[in-house]
Amino acid sequence: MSGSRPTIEDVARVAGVSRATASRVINDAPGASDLLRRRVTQAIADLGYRPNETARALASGRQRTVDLIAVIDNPDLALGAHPYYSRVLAGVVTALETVNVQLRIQVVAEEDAAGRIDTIAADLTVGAILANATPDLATQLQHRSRKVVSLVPTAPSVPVVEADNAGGAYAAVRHLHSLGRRRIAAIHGPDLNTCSIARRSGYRRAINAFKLRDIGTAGGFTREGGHAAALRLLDEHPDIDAMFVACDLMAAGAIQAITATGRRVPEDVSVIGFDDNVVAICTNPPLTTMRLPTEEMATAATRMLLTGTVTPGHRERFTVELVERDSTSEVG
Amino acid sequence: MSGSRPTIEDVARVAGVSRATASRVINDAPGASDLLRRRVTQAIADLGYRPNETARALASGRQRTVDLIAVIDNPDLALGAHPYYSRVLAGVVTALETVNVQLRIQVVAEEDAAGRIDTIAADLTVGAILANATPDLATQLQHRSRKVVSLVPTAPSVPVVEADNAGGAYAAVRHLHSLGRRRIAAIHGPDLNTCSIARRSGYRRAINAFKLRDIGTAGGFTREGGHAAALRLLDEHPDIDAMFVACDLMAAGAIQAITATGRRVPEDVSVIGFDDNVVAICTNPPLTTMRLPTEEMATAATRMLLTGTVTPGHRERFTVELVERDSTSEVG
DNA sequence: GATAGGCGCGGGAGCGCTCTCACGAGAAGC
DNA sequence: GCTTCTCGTGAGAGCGCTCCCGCGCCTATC
Repeated sequence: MSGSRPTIEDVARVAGVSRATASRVINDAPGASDLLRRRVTQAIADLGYRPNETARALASGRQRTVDLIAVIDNPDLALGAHPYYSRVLAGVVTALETVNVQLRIQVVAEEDAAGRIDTIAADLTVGAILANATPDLATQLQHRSRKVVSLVPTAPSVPVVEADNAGGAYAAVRHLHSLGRRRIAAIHGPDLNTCSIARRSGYRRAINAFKLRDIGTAGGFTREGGHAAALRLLDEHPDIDAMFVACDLMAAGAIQAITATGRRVPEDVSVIGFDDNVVAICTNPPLTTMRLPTEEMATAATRMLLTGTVTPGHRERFTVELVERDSTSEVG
Repeated sequence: MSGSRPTIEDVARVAGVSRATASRVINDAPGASDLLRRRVTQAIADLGYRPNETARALASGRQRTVDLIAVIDNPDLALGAHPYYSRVLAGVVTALETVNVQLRIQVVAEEDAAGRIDTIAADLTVGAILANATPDLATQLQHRSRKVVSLVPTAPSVPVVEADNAGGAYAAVRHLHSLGRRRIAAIHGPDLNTCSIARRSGYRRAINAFKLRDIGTAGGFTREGGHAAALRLLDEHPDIDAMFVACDLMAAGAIQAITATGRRVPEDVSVIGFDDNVVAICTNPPLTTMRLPTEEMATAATRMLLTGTVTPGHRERFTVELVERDSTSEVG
């Protein structure tokens, strides 16, 4: 009657049934006759009733919420500055579109992660998706009996939906090799980052397979780092004719550096990146890169949580595919 | 005693006080003596107690949650593809870092928005931040007695934290003019987008003030649109010596198009963008652009919600500043 | 026709917390 | 010494829902 939101009690009263029966209908639970089911459905429609999710969560002891936990390990590559997290978010949102589950975001700096475990693990939710988590955080959250899926390999017991970073890096070098490039340098990511490590090992495997020279330096996954790394490489090895760059952001910096030395991309130095995010279409020339299916991975991880099919140690691996644009070409 | 989480009842029992007193201490409410306050604090520490936020929300009728509502009006510029949303997210997270308020994300396609109002407005939260909302959605949410702040102008009654888009566009053209550029074309955004409209009006005002010719076309806020628009402009007006581009993504496409016609950026055609997101540092050459203080705006909007200082019709305007990089230069 | 089994339904006890209200003790005023 | 006021404290009633349990009816079985 009042202006406040109708409750299940109102629905029951209008339908002439008990609260329990109304609840059965609302939750599609068995034990209600078709007749009452129709009456309740009608009452819900008439009143414009929507269940109070908070009360549901309290009474049932489980929340219809998925957590996306983003661990920021480098302030320069935080949320606002890095396209990775928005792709993850997009993927999670896709999986959540059709189900009545809410999305909660928790962003935590790597150094604060340990101290904030309590807060992060506070509520009993459907589960948590870990973007870029450390093994420590991942295992601790898992031990708090939380359903957890990581998007990068952490500890062996933590379920993971990962990309074939090593295979992708190998394929990148193979592509450059197939174009006739023979002096293929690499700009790697941070030494401790698991994705970075896998990409480096894929590069090395390819270098060995094709009997090329291993020329590499680190770029820290930032544009500035990629820029500086490319200048170093060109200075020390002026005859480089291709670069494998472990992420698009660094590749953007590398292209700028290469053209600044008077060389042409792709003719003099071909560049191949890794990620295929928004940056890849914005470089000049547009970047040939290895596409990380980040959205698809995040969607898959979320679905695992929703269907409850996460088991300790579960691994799912997505392939990384070549996307050809204009930063690579055959040697003239 | 059991393995389950301690409740306020446990705290009260251990401290030898009532549940009410324990609650007072937990919520820093007045009406508890220092002695009992210490006893309760100690009990909380001993038990490792953390309040159940769900129960709190149900009992108090308000949730310690802020909603970030992202309306996607163009599938090509969705979450994963556009750096805007991640900057907003970063800004909101900053404001939420020090307070115990959770962040919930709701992403909704523009065409679904009307039908999903119920879901969006479902719970009584601290408030909602609207990224890119339509006037309809904004007013409807506001009428449901929700605290709402928009990041773009919507309806007059809806509080807004906006950027001085018109002023920024004016300043961009003024900068090009001060570099000696006199044939300054524009690539505008979508006709219906409020930001886009403001930027276009700022451009026109400047064009009139400096007695230049108004040459403009639409680019739809996408890289592809910017690319195509630049080609059209150069084809119809080959003597253009500068471009004001209403967003960085389009500017990236424009730079690619300009160099593809054999012209040099910035010497032959200077380009100035708008936004200053990650794309701006990745173009080649790096993009001179008008910095939209998106993070700061989102932080301010969130703080308004947290402090409860949102009043209908409230407007806050942030200035847009020039960031000089290498895509603009004086006429040779 | 008596007993057993199945099933639709409602009663009622909680989930963990907040918040109002009443109570009692001590301080202050006459 | 009485009333009045203040203030710390606890009892208890919810918030809106879920879910267990038990009742009563109907059908099946001998």
